[in-house]
Formats: sequence, C-alpha cells, structure tokens
Amino acid sequence: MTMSPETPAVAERELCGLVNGLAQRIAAHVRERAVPLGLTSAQATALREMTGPMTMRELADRMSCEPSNATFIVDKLEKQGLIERRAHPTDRRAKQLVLTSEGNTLRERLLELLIQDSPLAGLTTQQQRALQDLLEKAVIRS
Amino acid sequence: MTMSPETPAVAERELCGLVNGLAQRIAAHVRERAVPLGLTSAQATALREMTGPMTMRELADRMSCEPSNATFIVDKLEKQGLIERRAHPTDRRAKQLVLTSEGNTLRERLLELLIQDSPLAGLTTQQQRALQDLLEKAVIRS
DNA sequence: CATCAAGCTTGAAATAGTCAAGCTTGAAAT
DNA sequence: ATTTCAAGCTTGACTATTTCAAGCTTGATG
Repeated sequence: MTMSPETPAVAERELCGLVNGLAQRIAAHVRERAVPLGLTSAQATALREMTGPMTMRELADRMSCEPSNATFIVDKLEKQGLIERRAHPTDRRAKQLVLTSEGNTLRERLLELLIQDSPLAGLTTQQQRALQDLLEKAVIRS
Repeated sequence: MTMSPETPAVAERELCGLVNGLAQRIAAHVRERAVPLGLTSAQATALREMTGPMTMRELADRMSCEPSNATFIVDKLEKQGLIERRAHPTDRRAKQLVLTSEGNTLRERLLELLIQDSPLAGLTTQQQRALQDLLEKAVIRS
C-alpha cells in the first residue's frame, strides 16, 4: 500500500459496508437472543431502548424508524402485556409508553442475554468508547 | 447511582443503538439516491459491493445476508440487465456474477451519488480511518 | 463408489418498511 | 376568539425484505 491514495469512493464504500455489516451482526445477535423470549428482533430493539417512559415519537427516533412502524411494534408488545400506552401527562396528543412489570422483568433478562457474546465484545472498553465517540460525531452531524 | 461507572449493559445498549442508527441513516441515504436510478436499497447495496466478479456466496457475505436473499436480489438486477450469472471457471456448482456494461455504468453513477452528503461526511479523513479500523476489529472478531 | 458438505435455488410464510391520508390536539398568529 | 399550521399518533394499502425448510447439482473425501 505504498501510494494507493484510496479514492474517496472506495473509502466510502468500505466504511458503509462495515457499518452495515456490524449492524446486521448486531441485529442477528439480538434476534438470536430475542426469539427464545418470544420476541422478534424489532420488538427486542424497542424493549432495549425503553430506558424509561417515553412517547411514541421518542421511541421511533431511538429505533431510527417511522412513527407508523413504532405503532406496529408497540401494538405487539402491548398485546403481550409488556408495555402500556398511557395518556401523556402534559400533551394530550401524545401517548406515554411505560413498561409493565413483566415488561421490565423481560427487559432485564434480555439485556443480560444481549451482553453475552456481543459482536462488540471483541473491542476493549477503551476501543468501545472510541467507537462510541466516532459514531456520535457521525450521527449528530448528519 | 452516585458514581455510576456505566454498567456494561448500558454501554452495550448505547453502542448498539448508535451502530444501528448510523446503519439506518446509511440505508436511507442509499435508498434516496437509488430510487431515482430505478433501484431498491438492497439492489443498490449489491451494486455497491460488486467490486468485481464474485460468487453468490461472496456477495451474500458482503451484504451480510442469506444466500437465498442474494438470489432474490440478483434476480432483479439480472432482469434489469445490470448483472449476469456466468458459469464459474473452476467450480461448476458456483455462479460467477459479473456486471454488464450497463451495470458498470450505473454503478459508477451510484457511487458518485453516494459520496455526496454521505452520513459519514461529518468525519474527517482521519476519523473515518479510525472508524474503519475499529469496525474491522469488531467485525472480524465476531 | 458412497457419503457428506458446499453452492445455489425455490416457495411459503412471516416481518418490516414505505407512503399517503386522516384525526386530535397544541401553538402561534391574527 | 378564531384561524391556521404543525405535531403526535394511527390506519390501510402496498412493497420490500428476510427467514426457513427443502431440493438439486456438484465437489471433496474416505
């Protein structure tokens, strides 16, 4: 690799491929752990992101999906008794999502499973921090 | 939670969310540029990864998807005259995928479009290199 | 040969995603 | 006050994507 100035297009392609690849691995990993718990991959992601009460919009943003998609997913979680839609305390348009106690319990179990053999486990804590830093920069500025 | 040294579970969740978020942005970005060219997001990804002749399996690996999925996508690209399935020179089981000249032309156009306003453009070249490095480490070891 | 694994395809089914349209409510301007 | 516009959520129709199991051909191995 003496001079190979790597055209931007090549770099772009490779980076996209890598990000995509890692995301796929994570999704597969989530899926593997989720299915035994009776969850689809998307449901598990939603559960993972439910760090506390939030609106549909907020959840959709965290999942990087459309609100209509969030509706679809929350519907299922609600049918399973894992989540509740309550009236939002200050905004009557909005719903406030809250995990039921079963939902919370399942979430805890899920999080434990997710840590095990995570695709990110190959990185040291420091590297993970660096990665997080870079990703935040990339995501924020786009 | 006085000193909260960030439990691994929290770090894991945040990193996953970030990777996923960036991947979604990339997919959306690819999609935006692809549709005007008459391609779906998956087709565009396939085209992006077709850096040269390769087998179905190889393409599937690059796209981080199942071979059956690759079949589905290549079918469409083939119908559009962008790609060809040839006999593999040494392995009669395998197909060798080759872009047609139209495919190549379209790929060039696509790559140009993809660079513009890429979600990764917020990072400096150095940062991109660092990110690539970390991602490779993560992907390889998982 | 015989067996087993790899490469690819198929078809069925489930999942996930987009998009446009509609309802309710909030906010802001007039 | 009233109007107007935007935000939050849902719905429905449609499309794309993915999984899975099963099957065929061929390669590699004993």
